[in-house]
Amino acid sequence: MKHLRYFEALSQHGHFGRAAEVCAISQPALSIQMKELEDILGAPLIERGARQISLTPLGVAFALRVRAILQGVDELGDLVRASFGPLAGRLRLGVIPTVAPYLLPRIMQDLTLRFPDLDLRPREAITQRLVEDLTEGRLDAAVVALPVSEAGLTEYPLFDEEFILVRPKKDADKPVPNPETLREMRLLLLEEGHCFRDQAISFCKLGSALPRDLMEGSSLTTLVQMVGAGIGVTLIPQMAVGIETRSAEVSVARLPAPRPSRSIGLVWRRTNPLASQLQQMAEVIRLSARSGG
Amino acid sequence: MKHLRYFEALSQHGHFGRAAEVCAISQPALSIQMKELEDILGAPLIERGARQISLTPLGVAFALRVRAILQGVDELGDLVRASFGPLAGRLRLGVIPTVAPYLLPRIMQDLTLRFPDLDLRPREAITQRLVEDLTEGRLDAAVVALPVSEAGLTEYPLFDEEFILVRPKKDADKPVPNPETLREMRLLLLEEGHCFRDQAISFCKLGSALPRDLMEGSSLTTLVQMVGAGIGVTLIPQMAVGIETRSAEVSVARLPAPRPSRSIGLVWRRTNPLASQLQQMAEVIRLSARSGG
DNA sequence: GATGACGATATGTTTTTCTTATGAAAGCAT
DNA sequence: ATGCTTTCATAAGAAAAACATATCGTCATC
Repeated sequence: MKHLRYFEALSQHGHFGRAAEVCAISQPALSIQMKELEDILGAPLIERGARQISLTPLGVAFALRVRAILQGVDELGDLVRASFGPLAGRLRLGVIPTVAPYLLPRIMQDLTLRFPDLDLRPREAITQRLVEDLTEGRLDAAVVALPVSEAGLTEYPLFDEEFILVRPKKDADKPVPNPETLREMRLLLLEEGHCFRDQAISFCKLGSALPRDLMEGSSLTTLVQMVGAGIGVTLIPQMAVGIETRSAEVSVARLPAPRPSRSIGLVWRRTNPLASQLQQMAEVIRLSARSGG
Repeated sequence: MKHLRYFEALSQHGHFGRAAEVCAISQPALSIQMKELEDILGAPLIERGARQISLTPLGVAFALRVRAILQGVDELGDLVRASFGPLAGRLRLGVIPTVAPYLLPRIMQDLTLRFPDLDLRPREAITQRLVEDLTEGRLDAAVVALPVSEAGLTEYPLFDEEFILVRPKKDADKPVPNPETLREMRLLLLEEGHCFRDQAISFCKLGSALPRDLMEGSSLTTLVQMVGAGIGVTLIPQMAVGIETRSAEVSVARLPAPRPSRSIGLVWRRTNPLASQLQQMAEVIRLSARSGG
């Protein structure tokens, strides 16, 4: 059975030495175990190249199933934790970058208060990455924009929030633009991969034809500061307004209906035994978000 | 990891001694492993009664997941077999009783011819039992009447066959009854649990209100012999006609439209890696059935 | 043709797992 | 109650598995 753990590591790293290190065993030990596994099965899983190894077609299919099995085994631990009642122990929580700085401090506090034995391990990454980490068992739950529509993930809505227009302070008295006029302005967006970028694009109906003089920033802070410098305008989520606009020469304005907004939610693996505990956690997060936002 | 195998056996047998025997280890070994498992998890799984043991609520949930995991592990072996190409090795095939005696001899022959390395292990049981054995991994595939509509099972249609009326020889020249008149006759049926019984009942629109003078037999052979003795009439599937009516003083007749029929198919676990091989097997079975029936 | 990276093999040691023997608790019958 | 039986837990030594260190073989690269 250790065979499976080791094989999984090897399939991930494609390198005996590194895989062995991850497994905390020596390279020869891993070599022997893999040989044994192949002997037991009666078929080769690994293509030993001189310079690097790869998996046989069977090995690839095998690795896929092994991953699912090991995930099931890992979840057994969560099952036991769930039986202890209140949420406790390590919980790896992913948060998208356009939510993390505004929400995390609050929920860290509230969750620690509500679940004293909880050891929260937050991680910030874009949705795509979070979903991947979730499905492969490197995360227990994640705060993302809904829907993610990933098979195997349960979505739990937390709250909706509007997108707010941020423009240079001097424009404060100008009329609020509608999506069409917004499209003509120099719109600052997050770089690719951020779901918030895609939502902003979709609101402005820019489609794939992005204007040439669009600029990209790697964080909302960057965007707002650039707006303050008069470079263009941008959209930020309601939740970010308080923090981001305090330190910049900008003015904010609600957009006319149909007001753009996004839905933030908590997601987790459907099979996670901690599901009911995660729902409790979601309720706490919802209250946190409401009270401050 | 052996922990899981042992725990599974224990959860099935509810008895250390017997479970240990199944696992081919001594009772103390099992005791120690279970203790270890509980220590690792940090929670009790087993309720040690003086006279008998039972599982804690956590233990029950745990056993459920463990079963799924072990099934996944077992399927790894099938995955390797599938990679060898043609169907080979042990294959546990379930067949319902109203099909087995007529179809099995033929398909055993044809399959052995077509897949020389196949070690076919047929088993006869009612649908309910076959489905249970399938989902729990004690069978690889089963021939049953469709649909079974069980989540997790793939259904593959083989052929349809009509139900044929069997009545005493002296009735041969009487008009063929329709479902309504059939309902008034003494209808011999299989005992409860056989899907063929339910299909016959449904055809005659008997509902749950079974006539009092209905008789039950445990096999089609019994039913036909009883018909031969003038006790009543019965329905049998087309495929059984040749064999069953040769040795009885009965006459057979096709029923008027809407002709009753059933659909026979092969089913297997959706996750079974041998799926494509099983499809090949299904095609062979289909030909077998056609050539003789 | 020397070098370096990488995996396989060899051998002895440590760790784990197992068996046999024995003990303790609880139902059951006399 | 007292002895008997069933059933699981514990103890100690034996067998098996897994491991680390040292070493070798192979192949790409320079």
